[in-house]
Amino acid sequence: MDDKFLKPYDSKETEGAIYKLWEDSGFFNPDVCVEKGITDSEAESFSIVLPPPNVTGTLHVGHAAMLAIEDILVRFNRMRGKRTLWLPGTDHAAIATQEKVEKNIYKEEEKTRHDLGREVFLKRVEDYAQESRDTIVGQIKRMGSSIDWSREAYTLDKARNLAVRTAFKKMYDDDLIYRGHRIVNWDPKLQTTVSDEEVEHVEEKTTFYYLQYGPFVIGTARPETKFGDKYVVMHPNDKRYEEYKEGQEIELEWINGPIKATIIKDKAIDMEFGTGVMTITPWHDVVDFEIAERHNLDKEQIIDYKGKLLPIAGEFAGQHIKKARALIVEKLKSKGLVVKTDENYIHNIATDSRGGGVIEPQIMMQWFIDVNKEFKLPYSEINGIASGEMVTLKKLMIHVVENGQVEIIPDHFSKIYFHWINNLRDWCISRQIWYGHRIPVWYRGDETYTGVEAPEGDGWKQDEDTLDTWFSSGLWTFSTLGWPEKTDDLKRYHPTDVLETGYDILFFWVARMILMSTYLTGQIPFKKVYLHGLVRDGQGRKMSKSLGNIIDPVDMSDKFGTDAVRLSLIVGTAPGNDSKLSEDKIRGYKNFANKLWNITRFVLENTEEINTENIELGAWQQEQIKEFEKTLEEITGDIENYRFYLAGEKLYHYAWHIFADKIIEESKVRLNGSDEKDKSATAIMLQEILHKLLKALHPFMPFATESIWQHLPKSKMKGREILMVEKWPI
RNA sequence: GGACGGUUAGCUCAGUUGGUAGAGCAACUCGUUUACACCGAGAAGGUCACAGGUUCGAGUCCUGUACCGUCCACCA
Repeated sequence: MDDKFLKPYDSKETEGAIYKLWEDSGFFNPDVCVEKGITDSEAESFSIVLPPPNVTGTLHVGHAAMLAIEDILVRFNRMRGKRTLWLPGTDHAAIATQEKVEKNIYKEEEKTRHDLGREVFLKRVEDYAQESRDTIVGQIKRMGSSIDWSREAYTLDKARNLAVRTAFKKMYDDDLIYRGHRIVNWDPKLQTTVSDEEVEHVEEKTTFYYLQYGPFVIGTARPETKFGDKYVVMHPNDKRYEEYKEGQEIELEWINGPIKATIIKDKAIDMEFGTGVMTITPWHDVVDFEIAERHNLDKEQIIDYKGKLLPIAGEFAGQHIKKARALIVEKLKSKGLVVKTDENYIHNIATDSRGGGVIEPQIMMQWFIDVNKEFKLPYSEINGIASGEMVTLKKLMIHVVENGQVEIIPDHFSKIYFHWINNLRDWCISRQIWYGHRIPVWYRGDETYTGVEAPEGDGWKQDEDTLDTWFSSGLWTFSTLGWPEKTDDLKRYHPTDVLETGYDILFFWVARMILMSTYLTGQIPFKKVYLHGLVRDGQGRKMSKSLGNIIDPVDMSDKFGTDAVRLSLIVGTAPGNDSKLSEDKIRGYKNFANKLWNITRFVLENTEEINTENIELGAWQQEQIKEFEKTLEEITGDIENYRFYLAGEKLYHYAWHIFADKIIEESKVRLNGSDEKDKSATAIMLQEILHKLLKALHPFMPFATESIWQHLPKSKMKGREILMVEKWPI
């Protein structure tokens, strides 16, 4: 027996060397597995893409959970003989990364991106992204991920940029991308638009004002937007206002003097709310915008892109809306127009979840993806939709989930998904930031050119805007496999088998991937979506810097070993549910790694000297092996059905409380007995169960099992040199 | 306002098609000269949130209620 087993299992000493062993073997790459005869060249493939972590920082424990689940899937399928690809990468996270680098530069040099200029600034962001990428890759390796580094991608590298330009051009030609004046979410702080999904509604207590507006009383929480209000709207069935007719004009005294207001009747008005009458500000409110569109009303901009009032505000022009509100209220009061105030009004304010600015809706010229437009899908492998059939993007997104071609786990998220799509509006994809894929459109005078490559000739100027980061992420399952080229990888590994990601990006990412993939490739992007929950602290609180309760996965790996961290993130964690993590839990699994180590020690010490040639097993030994195989079958089924928490727990229970506590204890008696045949049979049984147990545990705790495997006496080993590519034991 | 979850042992959670309630951790008792104290043996601990219903039988299915959580939403 190797002397190593005389001391407790030391994860720190072994993990680095084990990862190097795997990496050097080349077996993370499925092509190498085929070349070296590990995987059958005709084998079915199994592929997943890594949800690319943002290059804004370092990995957190949520990433560690994701990596653990994906690595289990990958190792399991590899051991089952499938041609298994796990493809890594990182995400440029446009706004988030730019924002972070801008902050750093301002802190260090008090310069803005405009001081540096586009080119210099982008170089700085690239440097930052590269550094962050290196850190992240190191962390992914620390977690034991058996991922194919030879295929690593970046959402903003050359190959992905070609995919983005190709996708844009195609959508543009199909009229699915259009440019137009529409109301968008404008972040005055970051000076860019953001998508509807990025807007976060936060409740805030504020004052609600009831204002005299001619014969009416209107309510508002934002008096500073009311300057341009020249339409007064009520429900057509509201009996209280029967005497007022649509289109009727009334003269009234308003903030800056007398104005003429027009009566509008619209069913969007809630008769129960306030007085049942409101004025509208179409330029800065989505509902108002839609009312104005329906009745063909004028729209006027009141607030500029920095949040300051425009000349329409008269004496208040040039003031920031935050400061102006109180002054405007004062003036309204002095004119006797404030009827009543409610100081405890709870108002939903829209903020940008990326940077925290308060969103000011604005009507702007922007690029959009039309989700309702009918078009002809040229090629389809989608069940129930034929090549050449007329569809919409919305229809594609709903269809593939509805018919089960894409299965969401847990199932109830499908309902949330449908609900979201049914309320989906056109996706604003242009951003006024620099870090990202530049929109592949060029202008010259009145001419516009859209293409994969820049147009020939002089005087063309490319659109200044970049694309929403999720546009390129949406292409991730196939852009990483070589699309738009028709590569072998694409043919072999797409659609991917599983997408494993957090439920928090179901809309941002999962839905967008389904949209892009079905449209551009005619294939679903993945067969299953496995959604994991949030990892919270031991008390169920969200981990955050301000609470100081962040558990760093690398720290925990140093302290307890990566296997312990992985198991603690798997067991007790059902898909779609948030889970709790504490150091105590991790410690428990560190003990388990050591238990396994000592189980091995016992088996080696007590079977080495025993003859195991040509021995038939007795009834008891056969029974133990049969029982174990039954358990293994159950566990295999659990993994196949994405119940990793059950599989992990069952293996833990079997190893500790059946194999160690029962079988080994009973074996002690037999090994000390006088029946030589029974001794040999027991030794064989112990070895066999141990070997199978190591294989079955390998996806869950790869380091400890591989480390043990490497120290088993070579003379008695029948299998392969590296446990990672051994065959699954059942 | 709408939708989706959850409520099972002190804590964290399992409980797959309805058939006498399970695991880990913690707490309790006992045990240490050889696999492991990063250990073993043993015992204790639950009206399965509540109220109805279906059934021979309900933690599991149906209806309603309460509380907790999450997401979505254009109530000025």
